[in-house]
Amino acid sequence: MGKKYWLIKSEPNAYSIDDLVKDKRTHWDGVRNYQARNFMRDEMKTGDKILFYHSNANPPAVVGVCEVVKEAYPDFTAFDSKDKHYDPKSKKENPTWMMIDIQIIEKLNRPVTLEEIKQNPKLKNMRLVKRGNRLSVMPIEKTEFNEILKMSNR
DNA sequence: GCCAACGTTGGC
DNA sequence: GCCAACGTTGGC
Repeated sequence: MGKKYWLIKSEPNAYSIDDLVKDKRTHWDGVRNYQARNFMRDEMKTGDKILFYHSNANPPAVVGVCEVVKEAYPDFTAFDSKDKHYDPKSKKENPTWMMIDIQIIEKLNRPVTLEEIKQNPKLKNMRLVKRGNRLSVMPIEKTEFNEILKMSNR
């Protein structure tokens, strides 16, 4: 039951690390990609560590660390016709989409930019730097997690 | 704002 | 089941 490590993306316009610092804890709703859903539903466990990444940002960067505090349960925003992430195909009896709860651990002293990550040979296998990757929830290695934390303290 | 990469949809 | 059309993501 080894702890797993993850990276999740968020557009800071929609929900930033500062929002998470303010809220302390939030539900990670709105994921509408099956692969990302499967990671949340099947593999993300309480206590797993997560890098929080700002996408569509200037610059795009890892900006914080958080952890899973509640394992997968139905994403209720899919049931709400007024919600941006409404999905009429997801039924309450058999929900298509799931979410988890996360809690802040820390905002990084210094963001670790995508550019720096690309330049670090130790991080060349991360999905984040692979061509065309658009997954908003992805697994990472413990060594990669630790390396990025190290970079933020440089 | 552009556009490549990718996922989803729907006609056939 | 194929695949063109379309929508979205996300770096630049």
